[in-house]
Amino acid sequence: MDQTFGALADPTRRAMVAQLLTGEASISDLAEPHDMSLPAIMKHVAKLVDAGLVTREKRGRTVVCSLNVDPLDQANAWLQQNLDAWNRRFDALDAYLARQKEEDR
Amino acid sequence: MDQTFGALADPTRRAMVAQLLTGEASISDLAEPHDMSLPAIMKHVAKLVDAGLVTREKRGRTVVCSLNVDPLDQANAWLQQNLDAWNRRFDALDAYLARQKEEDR
DNA sequence: CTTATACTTAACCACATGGTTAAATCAGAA
DNA sequence: TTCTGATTTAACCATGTGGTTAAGTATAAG
Repeated sequence: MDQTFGALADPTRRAMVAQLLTGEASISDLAEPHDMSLPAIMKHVAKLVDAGLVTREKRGRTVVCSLNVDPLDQANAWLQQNLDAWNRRFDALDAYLARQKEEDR
Repeated sequence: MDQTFGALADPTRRAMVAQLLTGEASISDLAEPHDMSLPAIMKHVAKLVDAGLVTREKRGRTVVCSLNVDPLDQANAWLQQNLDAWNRRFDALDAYLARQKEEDR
């Protein structure tokens, strides 16, 4: 979870995730949209790999990267769970206020 | 977005968010579950504040912190959007494979 | 007025992050 | 084999992160 959220905390890496959403990409494909040196790109990719979001496969002299959405799913689940709890809290508050209003009559 | 995901990339801070989900809490309330010095706690809270996830209000000599879920909502939206795109991609692939199978007859 | 409580600030530390340039490897093409 | 393109490694740099201890400030309570 730490690594997943950490990986998503950078715009370059979020862009890479979005790019990989449309299909596989080589390292240089991933580098192309970003005005940045190759080594810098490599480090970003490495973080995505460490977070389990990306898998690398060496094909000839190029490396093909593809997305694994499982960590995204988990992160999403955490957020959803918390937002749900938040909403339940306010639903309970609303119910309480409605009951109070009823008693005022 | 960077700051939101960055804030969530630490277990201590995620625990704080979860705690604040149940209602307001003072700095020492937030510190209590964690075996950590007050200054360390302060830094975590500061990050949550910077990310817009938490608001602080000084009440007497204590500071009351409360949660703001808007950034969580945005983060959730980003993830959901990406997961949706991913699923559409596979739906399209499934449809294609079904069509192929049809043509094989 | 003094003291205890709640928080803050300052100063420091080791290590991580996000970037660079320059040089090295590795595999396909000529 | 030699050239070329794709990636990698090494070394370096500035800044950020996550923690510490020690000392400071501010406010409620005695």
